[in-house]
Amino acid sequence: MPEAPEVSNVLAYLEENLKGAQIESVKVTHPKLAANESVEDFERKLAGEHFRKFIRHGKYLIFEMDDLDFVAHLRMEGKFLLYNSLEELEAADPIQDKKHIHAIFSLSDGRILAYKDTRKFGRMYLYPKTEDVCSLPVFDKVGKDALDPGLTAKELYEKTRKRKLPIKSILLDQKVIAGIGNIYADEILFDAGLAPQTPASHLDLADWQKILQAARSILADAASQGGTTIRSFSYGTNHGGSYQNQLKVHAREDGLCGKCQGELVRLKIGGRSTWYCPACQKEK
DNA sequence: CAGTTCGCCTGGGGGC
DNA sequence: TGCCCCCAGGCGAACT
Repeated sequence: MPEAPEVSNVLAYLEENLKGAQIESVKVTHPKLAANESVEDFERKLAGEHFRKFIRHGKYLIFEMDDLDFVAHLRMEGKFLLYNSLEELEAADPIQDKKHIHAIFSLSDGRILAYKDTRKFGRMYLYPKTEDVCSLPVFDKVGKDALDPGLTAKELYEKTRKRKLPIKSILLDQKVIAGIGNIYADEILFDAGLAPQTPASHLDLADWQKILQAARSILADAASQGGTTIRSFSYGTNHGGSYQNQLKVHAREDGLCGKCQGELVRLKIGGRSTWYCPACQKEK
């Protein structure tokens, strides 16, 4: 469930280790992974390409190659794993995990970049290289990134003033604001002091200013702490974040608000598990 | 157009 | 021990 902070960390790890590396060959074993073309074309197009630039947009990773924009979305459990050799990959992974590796990128220097995804939800897209990656078709339904300095509270307010869905659902709508998932949506609303079930249309400009400010500070904090590691999120080999220790409401085991120690409420909003503190968060 | 439901996937956990 | 069922969840497609 990598959200913007986790994607940032994955990208930083890959940039550190892959920048300038060349792909020699690709083998994809889960056809749906190549989302906008055949496996054959996907494998063929990437062969010989170098990793040049690493960009995040929302929860998407964008690798600018020589002639291609290579876009990946990890969805729930996608992971990029880097090995020094094929032998190391064979040795490192328990047999039961091997079946979850759906793509192997063999690099010209002998290293192996493996893509592992237990639930097979992740997707990868290839496009001819373009000036503005945000204009790629895959981003048609993705709005401005939460950390885009050009995003304003005013435009969020105007865009959502007639939306009746709970604000929690609106924060998960990537077309409205990109990069926020279930964990940070709860934390952002806690920080903004707003109850998650509040209809978006009940919010005023000041509420959106609080939300945007909260989003920026929480996402940046979380990213600087390596992201949140709950359940299986990790990247690289031994990496994991520590922001799970800072969570004020989301999935807290003690069931108590991280600020006032009051009882948290758990409910479903738009089918998603949601936690909030009725003492700290107001319904409007 | 806004909102709802379903399907995609699999491992893990609870009930029996 | 083993089987069944539910759950987690981002997102797109197909509805109302």
